[in-house]
Amino acid sequence: MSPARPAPTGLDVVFAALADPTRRAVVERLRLGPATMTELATPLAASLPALTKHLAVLQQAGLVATAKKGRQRYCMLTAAPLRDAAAWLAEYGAYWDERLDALTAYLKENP
Amino acid sequence: MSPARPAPTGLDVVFAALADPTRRAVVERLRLGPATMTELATPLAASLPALTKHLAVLQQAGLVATAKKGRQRYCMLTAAPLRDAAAWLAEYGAYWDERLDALTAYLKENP
DNA sequence: TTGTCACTTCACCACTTGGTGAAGTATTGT
DNA sequence: ACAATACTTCACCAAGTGGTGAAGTGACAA
Repeated sequence: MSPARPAPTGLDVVFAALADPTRRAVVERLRLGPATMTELATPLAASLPALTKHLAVLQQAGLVATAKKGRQRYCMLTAAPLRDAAAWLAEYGAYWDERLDALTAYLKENP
Repeated sequence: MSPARPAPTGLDVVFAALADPTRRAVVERLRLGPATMTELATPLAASLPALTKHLAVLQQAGLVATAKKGRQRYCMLTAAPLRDAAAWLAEYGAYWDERLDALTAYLKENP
């Protein structure tokens, strides 16, 4: 039998989606407002088939929503899952701050 | 010639490292303090060869540092790259907050 | 109606990932 | 000296990823 990995959680797909530079570029572009597929593809020098796949990944992760208008497809940010990811990371920001504080305190006493 | 993808950046490898639940579990465990490989592997029900690979990914991403002591290998968090990732996400947190504010303001005026 | 435009889908490819079992390497305890 | 411990490395595998070119689909324009 195959090793039966656990089903991917929300954080899994969100982080995986953000691991690709093209997809992060799409998200960054989408922060300026909605865009069609070609509007996204052109400045990234990405082919339309490639972008279609990336969009599917982002949509699967819940990071973008799309709406067909005529023969164009408008994509827009739905940043909610980013907040989950940010929340996960925020805990480690706090951890790191503690460590930094401990280090500076140590250096203060041991110059 | 192969399509020549761009070399992975810091954010690439950090997000990719965090996309795996086993690796996130390692990071979470490491928040409680340093641990050896077997101490990490046992509660995760992961084999040592598998964990060695995961550790390499985390180390590559700069998330974990290790030190050999005798025949044991102590692993500890070096959360600095998490801050970069958190900073990237924080901008979208702000974006999302703006949108939420805009939505609540809209609902206030159009009840 | 006949193109053209904006995608989407398909079949395929090279490469990577996450896992395995088995063998190898130091280090440590008896 | 010998065996156990704590990994590491190796060869391999199945599945997934990111890309391609070519063909297909539906909306709009001439």
